[in-house]
Amino acid sequence: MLKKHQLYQQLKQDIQLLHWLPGTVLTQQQLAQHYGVSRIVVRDVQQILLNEGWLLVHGKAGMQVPGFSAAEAEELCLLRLQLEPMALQLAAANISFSRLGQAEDMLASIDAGTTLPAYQRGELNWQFHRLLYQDCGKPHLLRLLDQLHQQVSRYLGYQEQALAYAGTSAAEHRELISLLRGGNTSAACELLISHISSASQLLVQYLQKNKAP
Amino acid sequence: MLKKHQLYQQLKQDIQLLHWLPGTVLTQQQLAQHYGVSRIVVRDVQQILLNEGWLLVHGKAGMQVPGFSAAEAEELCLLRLQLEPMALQLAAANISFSRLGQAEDMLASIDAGTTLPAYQRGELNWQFHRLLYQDCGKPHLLRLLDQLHQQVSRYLGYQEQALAYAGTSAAEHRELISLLRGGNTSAACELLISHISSASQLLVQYLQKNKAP
DNA sequence: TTGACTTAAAATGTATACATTTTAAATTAG
DNA sequence: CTAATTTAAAATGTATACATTTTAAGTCAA
Repeated sequence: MLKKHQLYQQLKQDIQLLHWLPGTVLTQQQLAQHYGVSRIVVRDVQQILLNEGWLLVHGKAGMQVPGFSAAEAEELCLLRLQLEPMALQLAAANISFSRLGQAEDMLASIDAGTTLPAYQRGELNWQFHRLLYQDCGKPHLLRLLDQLHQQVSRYLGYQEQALAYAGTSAAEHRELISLLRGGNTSAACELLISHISSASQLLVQYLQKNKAP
Repeated sequence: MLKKHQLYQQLKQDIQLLHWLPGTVLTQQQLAQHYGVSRIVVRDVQQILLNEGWLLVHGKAGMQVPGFSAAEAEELCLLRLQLEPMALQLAAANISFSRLGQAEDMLASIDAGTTLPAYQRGELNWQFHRLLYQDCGKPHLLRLLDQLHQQVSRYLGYQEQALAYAGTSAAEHRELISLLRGGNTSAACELLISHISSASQLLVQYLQKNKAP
């Protein structure tokens, strides 16, 4: 029988896999029955997924699977673009060589993981970025960025996760490390900005072409 | 008997009033008994207050009333400073005269409410700012700003809410309106930046002097 | 005394049962 | 036929009871 955290992961994944289509209204009872858990557990998980943007309130009963819009994706990217460079700039002052080493290990994992499913590579890609921000000393900012990443990842679904690093060559990643190691913070930030910008444009353009989902 | 939303407000207020001191660990049973509700209700409210920053997880059992630090306040203000001007700039392009009128009405309410308790004036003050951002067309950004405001308001407690607009004369507020009405967006944004900056500095300095709470 | 182990108490997680609210279909008056 | 009202079904809110986990006090050996 599923427990709370398992249901959380399962339901989130099912939404990402479009097993529950956008617009669908999910009731507590429906979910409790479908996943074989008590409504209490469903309530807890619904509340969490609501805060993370995987569900929307739907009137006074039930929660709705959110749809996709280019406008929303653009907004999320705009926020990333506003906040991530700030995080990098703050972190750059405190970053250690061991942290840079961790980040390089992460890059190696990405390179080694060519056989991994797209969504896992996307997750590793975020972990790489996350390490660069880690030392910014601003826990609220980091939490915010994690949330933003999560909401963007909903847009990337399972297949299109590749978009997350389509514009980002491994060379760019290593250039970032190199600039940080050399203490060239401003150049690193500018590179980051251009990276996020191009990834954002790819995503938004993709959504504008495929208006359906 | 209290219901969910009532408990939410009551508990939040009690934290703000320091009825529950920072560092206190609140268990579900304790709260259920104290407020005369079932643990289920307490769980729901705890989850919400956790997301809003009014409670912190404490190990594996109980939740802790968070303390105060100048560093955290500074971080929250930094985020506001990064995001609010952006919201204003985006909103300025869409803002209508009727919206500006609403904002002016809000200013009148503030002026008229000299007898109101400080925390209510602080809330009105935020509502004024909120109206200026309303038309930015970025729901996630607005939600984020609401959350930030809430977390800052925790710092202001009940008495010190005055700090929220100590640096902001009514004249400054009206200058903002005037600039927006004239379409002078960049000047409005700069004024906003200097306003948030000075309010932030007041708060942080206050916290650094009174290190105790 | 210290430190690991045992064990009882207390806290949370989960399920079930009941109460209230909401939804929507069915009925009826106009 | 429309629209308002009634009413039954279904969904959520809330309470209580049980199961599991966590905490911490207590015991005992080194």
